[in-house]
Amino acid sequence: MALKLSSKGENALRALITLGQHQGELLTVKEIADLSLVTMKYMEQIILLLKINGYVLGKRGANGGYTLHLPPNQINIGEVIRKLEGPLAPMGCVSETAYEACLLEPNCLLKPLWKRVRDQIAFVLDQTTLADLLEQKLTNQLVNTI
Amino acid sequence: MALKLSSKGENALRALITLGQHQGELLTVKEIADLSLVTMKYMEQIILLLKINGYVLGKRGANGGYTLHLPPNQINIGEVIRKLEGPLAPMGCVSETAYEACLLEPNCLLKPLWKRVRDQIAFVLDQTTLADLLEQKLTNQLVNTI
DNA sequence: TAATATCCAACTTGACTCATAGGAAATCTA
DNA sequence: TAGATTTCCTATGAGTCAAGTTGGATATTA
Repeated sequence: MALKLSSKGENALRALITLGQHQGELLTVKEIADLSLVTMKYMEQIILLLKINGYVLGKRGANGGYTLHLPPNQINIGEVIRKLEGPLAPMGCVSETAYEACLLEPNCLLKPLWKRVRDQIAFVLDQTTLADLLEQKLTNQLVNTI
Repeated sequence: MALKLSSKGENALRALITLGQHQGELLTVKEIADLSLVTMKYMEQIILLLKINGYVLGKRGANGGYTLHLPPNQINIGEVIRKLEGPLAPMGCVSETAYEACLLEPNCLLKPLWKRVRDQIAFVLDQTTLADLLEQKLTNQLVNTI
């Protein structure tokens, strides 16, 4: 896949969705992992990243678990992916959050293309919150085509 | 980078651009490689892929080289990337050209999001031809935001 | 026939994803 | 207080893949 998203980002979003579907409850890593069909230990690592980045709260000990640290409408999907996987841009030269210079940039005929791709990806992901996913707001929404 | 494009795809497009800027001429791999700042041998592999996929023609021997096999307005960027790097979708479950089933698909709240991302990427790339890049049609075009 | 350049295949290297593993620290219940 | 539970933290390994290297065969030209 040319522009594949890794399983880390995908499973992080799955974990957030699961927690969002059980607000007010504490869910164990095992429960979250089972719903995403990944091992507990792997999901644990991912959830720890979510914790470090302020998206979830952990409670230790028996009857412990995880819960969302923010309301779903304040969890931005683009931001989550950037925090876990880095910039959304397909190339460093068009990244807004992690620009990288390129020797070919001055006369580059590709840059405008990558810029458009970046803008479209960022638009979709930055516009979406966890609440939108939980409410299935996107399902029947028309995709725009200029 | 979460959705990075590989250097293979990028350099393939650079090669096509260079050939498009010198239509009617035969350019050697060395000439093309130098303009993209990659080694000749690496660019050679990439150009061979372009040849296998019908985008360029090679002429062997002294004074040989490569030339475009199609007019630039018939070279679709989305198709080039798919041929060299695979489907444009960020996940197999939303690929139009290489769908992959997923056990979580039935109730998946992420799929509509990936679908939108795929559609936006595909729209930009499938709409663009090599001629558009050469004519710099994208440079000042407004990016749409629903 | 010598030089040039494509054509083709095999291999190496390094980075990164996807885990696996082990154990420390905190918390709850009996 | 003991034991079970669960988060927390770090290290390590396997596998994959992009990126680049290398060597040489084949065709063409002068």
